[in-house]
Amino acid sequence: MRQEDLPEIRQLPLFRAMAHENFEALMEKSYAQNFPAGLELIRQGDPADFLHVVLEGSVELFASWSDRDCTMAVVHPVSTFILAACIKDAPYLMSARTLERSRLILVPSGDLRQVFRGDPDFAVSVINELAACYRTMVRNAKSLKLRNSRERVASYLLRQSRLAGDVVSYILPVEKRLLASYLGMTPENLSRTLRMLEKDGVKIDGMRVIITDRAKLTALVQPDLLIDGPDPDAASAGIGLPMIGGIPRSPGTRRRQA
Amino acid sequence: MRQEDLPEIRQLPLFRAMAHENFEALMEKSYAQNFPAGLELIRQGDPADFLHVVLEGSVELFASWSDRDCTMAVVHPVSTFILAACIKDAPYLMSARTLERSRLILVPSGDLRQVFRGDPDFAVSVINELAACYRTMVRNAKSLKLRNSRERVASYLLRQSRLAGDVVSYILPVEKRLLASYLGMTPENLSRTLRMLEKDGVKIDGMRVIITDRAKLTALVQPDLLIDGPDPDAASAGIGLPMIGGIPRSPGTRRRQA
DNA sequence: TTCGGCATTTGATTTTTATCAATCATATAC
DNA sequence: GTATATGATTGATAAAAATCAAATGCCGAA
Repeated sequence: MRQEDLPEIRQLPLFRAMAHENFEALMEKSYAQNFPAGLELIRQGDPADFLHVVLEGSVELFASWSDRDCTMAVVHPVSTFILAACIKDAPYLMSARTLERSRLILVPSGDLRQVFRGDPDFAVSVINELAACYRTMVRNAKSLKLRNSRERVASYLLRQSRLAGDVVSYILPVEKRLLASYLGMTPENLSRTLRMLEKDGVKIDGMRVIITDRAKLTALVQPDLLIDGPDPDAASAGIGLPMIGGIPRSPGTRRRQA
Repeated sequence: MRQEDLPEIRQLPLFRAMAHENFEALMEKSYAQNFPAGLELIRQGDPADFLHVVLEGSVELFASWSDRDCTMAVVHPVSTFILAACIKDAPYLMSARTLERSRLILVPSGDLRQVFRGDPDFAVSVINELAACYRTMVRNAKSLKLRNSRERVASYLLRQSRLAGDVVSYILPVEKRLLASYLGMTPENLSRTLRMLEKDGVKIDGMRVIITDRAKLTALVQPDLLIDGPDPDAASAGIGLPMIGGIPRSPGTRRRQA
């Protein structure tokens, strides 16, 4: 564990409020490690031995079933992931792999559980972090169930622009096949959808996104605070692919009843 | 607030561990109320003023966007819902309506937040509840993204059988159009899918489900602990429609890479 | 620089799923 | 009991999205 890592971890919402000595003790038990790109850090189903903190690089959370898998989120620095499994001392529900060379902190989940039982301020931080994660997940599920793929893509593009500070142009933070999986569609479908959206106010050139007509795109997307955020507080930022600097209904939805 | 309601609330995982006087104080501020069927209890976007506890009846959590809406979960007694919004003092992400005549407890979220700040045992309970809710949501998202509609239906039918004690036959706990929306499909599609599944070991007669060939159905479903549960601990039971007593890939999945 | 691998794109096609319309069933109100 | 509303089913069609196959473009290694 490098001493210069500590302040960065300490300022995380999750660790910011806890007692000094508890933070020290927890970090004492933890260790930092560098991993190469493409390494599987966690396999779903394994016991949750460590809370992970991304200091540098990025990590993909993905899920597998039968012979398929899909991207659930991408975690950027500085954020934690798989807190819930650690809290419950239950098997991980998702796997994790590095997308690039990454530096992580591993906090033993047993120590974590022990500390929040004795540190009310830390307990409150854990509560806030979990609530934020939960709400992120709900937003995600809403987007999947209420929007079709074109709407998900368009809202994603607009949201990224906002997160980067309402910029007109930005670079996609992840490769497209991963984005496709995150958005619940195939790479081919994403590619075609991006092409189709050029008439709706956004142009894609390789990894670069250019908002050519924000008003038009916004009208199409109908961004919704309760899906696209931002949440008034932004505890669990860093999760869900953020960080860059007359349409058919989607499956399982029904017309609103009066 | 009826005195006879208190023990039932007290035994909930969320309230079980807290200090006696805190429980008393919290209940003092809360009130019970009966609602008719079909009443909208909560509208998404509203400030989270109350934690809700279902004592009798059932409540649908649903989400709306544009002119569509979809069922996110159904809550049965005795369970709480929308804890996360109350914790964060943020707008509800979901709406709620009674499905039948229901009796609820409303706990003011301000008092709730105040209490868990001063009661470590309660804080731990909140942490566990939120972690359980989060994991339920992750399972949900995994099912939506990794499975196609036939697989979602089949796994749902099998899971309900398990929850009822591995029974061969049971009654669907909700009407089919709601189930369809919960599973992310149209009622027509659900109807057809149920019919198709008759060759795979399950027969549907009205609201009654009969497992005719459990082995066959199980082989089709490939039930997965990390999607279908059960979670080792069952804190947030009652949510997600439980309580009853060579197939194409689904959207956005990709073949597993080696 | 060339090569090889991989992501992306494009096209053709199939499968899945939604939509629309109509009928049937069931339950409730009168 | 009959009428009516609502949910469920069925059939025909259309749209969305996946699949398969091939071409293109890009990047890093040799």
